[in-house]
Amino acid sequence: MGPLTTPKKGREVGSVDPWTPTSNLKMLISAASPDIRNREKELCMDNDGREGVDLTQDAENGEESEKMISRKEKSLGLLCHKFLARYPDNPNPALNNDICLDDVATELNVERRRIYDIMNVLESLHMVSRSAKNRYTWHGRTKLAQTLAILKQVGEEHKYGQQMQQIRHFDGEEKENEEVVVDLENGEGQKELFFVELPGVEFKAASVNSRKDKSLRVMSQKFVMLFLVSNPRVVSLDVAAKILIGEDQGADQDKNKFKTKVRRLYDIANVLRSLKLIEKVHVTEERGRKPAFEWIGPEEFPQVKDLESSTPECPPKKRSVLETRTPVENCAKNLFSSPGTKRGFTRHPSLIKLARSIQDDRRKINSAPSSPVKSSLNDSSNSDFPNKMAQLAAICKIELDQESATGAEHPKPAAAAAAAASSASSEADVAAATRLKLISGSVDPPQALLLTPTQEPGVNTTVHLTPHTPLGALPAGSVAYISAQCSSLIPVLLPQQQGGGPYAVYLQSSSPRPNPLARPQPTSLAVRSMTFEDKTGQSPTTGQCAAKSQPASRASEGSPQALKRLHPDSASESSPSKAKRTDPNFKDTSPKLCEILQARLKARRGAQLSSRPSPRALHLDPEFVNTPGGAVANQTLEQSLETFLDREDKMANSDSEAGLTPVRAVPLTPGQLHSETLVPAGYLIPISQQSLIGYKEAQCSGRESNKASTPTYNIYQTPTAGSRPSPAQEITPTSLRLHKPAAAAASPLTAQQAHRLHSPSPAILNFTLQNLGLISGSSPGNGFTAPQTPEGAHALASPLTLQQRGMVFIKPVSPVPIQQSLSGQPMALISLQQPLMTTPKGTGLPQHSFFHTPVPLSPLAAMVTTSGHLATKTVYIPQRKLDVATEDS
DNA sequence: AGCTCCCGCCATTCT
DNA sequence: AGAATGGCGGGAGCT
Repeated sequence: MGPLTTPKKGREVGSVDPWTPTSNLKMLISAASPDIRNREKELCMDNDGREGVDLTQDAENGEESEKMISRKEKSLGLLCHKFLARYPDNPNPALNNDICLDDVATELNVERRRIYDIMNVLESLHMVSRSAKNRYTWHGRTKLAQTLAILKQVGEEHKYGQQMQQIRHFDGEEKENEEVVVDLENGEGQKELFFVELPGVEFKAASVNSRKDKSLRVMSQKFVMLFLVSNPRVVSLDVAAKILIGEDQGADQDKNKFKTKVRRLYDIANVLRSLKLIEKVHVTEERGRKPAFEWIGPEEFPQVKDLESSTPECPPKKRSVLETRTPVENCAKNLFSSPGTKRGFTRHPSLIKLARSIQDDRRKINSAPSSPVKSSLNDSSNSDFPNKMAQLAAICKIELDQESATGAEHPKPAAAAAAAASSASSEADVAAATRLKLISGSVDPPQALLLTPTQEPGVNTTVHLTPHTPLGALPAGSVAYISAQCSSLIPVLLPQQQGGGPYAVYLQSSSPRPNPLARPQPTSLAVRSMTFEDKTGQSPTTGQCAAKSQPASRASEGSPQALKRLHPDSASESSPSKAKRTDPNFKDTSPKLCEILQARLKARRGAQLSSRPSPRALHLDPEFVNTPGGAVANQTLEQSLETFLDREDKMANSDSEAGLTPVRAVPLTPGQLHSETLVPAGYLIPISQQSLIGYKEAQCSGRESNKASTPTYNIYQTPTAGSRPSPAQEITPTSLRLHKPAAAAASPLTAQQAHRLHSPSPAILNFTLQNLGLISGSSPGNGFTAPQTPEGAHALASPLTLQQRGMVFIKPVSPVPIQQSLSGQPMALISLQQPLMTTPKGTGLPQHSFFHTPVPLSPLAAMVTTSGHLATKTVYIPQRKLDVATEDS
């Protein structure tokens, strides 16, 4: 440290006279095209590798260069270039691609601080991963495709496309940024994405893990998601900043915040540019020209696309599901947050702090904190749920895929987990089952799982995709373990194409963002035409061309969009979860409860407190979703916690393995909670895999003979995957609420409705199933589906059936069957992926349409159609188009 | 006169 | 306590 910083400073400070000859040289150099300079630098870097080059440069240009040329030469982008030049794009994994921060800083002759910036962005793309203090492992672009695929999926789930459109509209309509921002915030508090991880890569160091949710990394991922989700792959800085602000923090958005966010975006953009993933462009709107960036990276994404493309129906379904759930989430959120804007402030600042303090305690205990604040913010609502749902669904899909891939491997762990779960939390399972029933009507294990995530109170959903690696690195499909999504954390395992570990995605469900949308958006937005100008003069990719050439089309689309927008807005406004929020009391109580619970947990666990890196796991946030009967709920929570603790005790944790999986959440027994479940909106209560399994089992057993399979599920207690929150509990209640309002039927029928609502999830399921091979979606090799549930095939056609499918699918989920079916290829994941990959490419166009539609879906659609599925569907369609259009615009 | 965004203070979070 | 990280925003360089 000392040397690096000191020397640097010294150099800089001491160095230079601007007027020295060198300075002139530097000036000349700077005058030269940046590209040339960069190339030169790169060459030097390549050659020397390190200091030699740098030194030479420094020595030569030396002091002066620093000052004169400095600004440009010191840019993060250039620095990143230098950095990248030192490592191969596709390093041999077998080799030890170790990166020492100190060395890099020294070699590049830059402050450490700058290296952190670069590493954070690279880490967000999984191009590097921290291996320890001061150490990173270089992955290059090895995992880039996979990461992008996941980010895209998550982004879609997050409804980023819609958000972007909305923001654009707002901006157009409203001149006041602040207002817009506020709206966004209020509405957006939604779910936050924490961090999308790949299985083996992620956190090897506990310390590292704890900071996963840091802003730059997360921001970077979100930023990338925006590109992947938008039709013309162009994202303007202001829109990105607004979206990111909304997610991060509801309340404070000020000009200052915006400025800060923009600064960060520039930082990130510079790194992404050096990676050649994006390019600077300008977008011209009615108002004027604004800086923007265009995606010039890969457009095709393996698994994700396949999933989506394979099941065209899915999007709508998903939407419906999302919608349904959304309301629930809203409710949860509402509880937390106070109505209106206040939530934001309340949540973030105070809540966050509280959460943190609590988290600290929890950490000791093993809890993983999520920031409840955000969730609480979401009062608005409905949208939140959908969003969360979407995210969850996406995650679930991924997980399922992974699971299918992992198949055989999982069984063992699954069995263990199941056993543990059963022993530890038979009660919980039952409760879970009931919950599921309540939520989905029929109990579909898969659905339940999916739902759970969405269930997250909405406050903050954290989706965690943790690698199952705990066991070691499970090659390909290690365990697809879906953490219960009850609370905010939802661990999702993604199959790795390359065979790495699965990805873990951390999603914080923040408050719903519908609000921003909620504003009446004039059609004018739709009308707006955006022109892309290439600053660099580089022609945009085809996408851009299309955009440019098709302004008219955009405009046309825009109008519809506007209409759609209006709908959503109205819905969102009405949504209002605000009304639901009524529970200020709960808010107050919830925290207390949390504390109490935590204290108890600590007491019990005592020494056990493992050092779990993951902070989030346990958080019980104040935001419990309460339904009627809060007091009861509290008790139930406590009980659940106790049971959870017991379970944990029983379970021999291999936390140490992967390094700490935060996930280990303390599962709350959902079952008990059901009617009045306390939903930790803000915090994700990790449901142990066991619990999940338990759910599955229960469901399966009741419904089908999948039981056997269920046992197979691995429960990786692994620290990461390990504990699964029992979001289901929480979720259930919320979902129920939502359903009622939306579907309107509280009666038994609700189950069906719920299924319908879940439909989106079914879509996800379909994807996953397909991937797994359970279902014969795009790929025929799903002999499995038939065995497991012949219905599944039929179901595919109809949404309702989907639900059933989901159920069925779930059963299939058991790794064993899948693997068998896949027997041709041991690696289920691989087989699946390949087909998917090819398929998407073949149907490039369709895919695009797909993506677009989905995006808009989640939030707005949900908002719009609270009531009927059919209605929602119809609405959706238009919305989709609109959304797309808006994006284009 | 903005747009960019470098620099480094200082709060956090590990060790 | 000290080191490692990284949030954040002032303010300067570049257009």
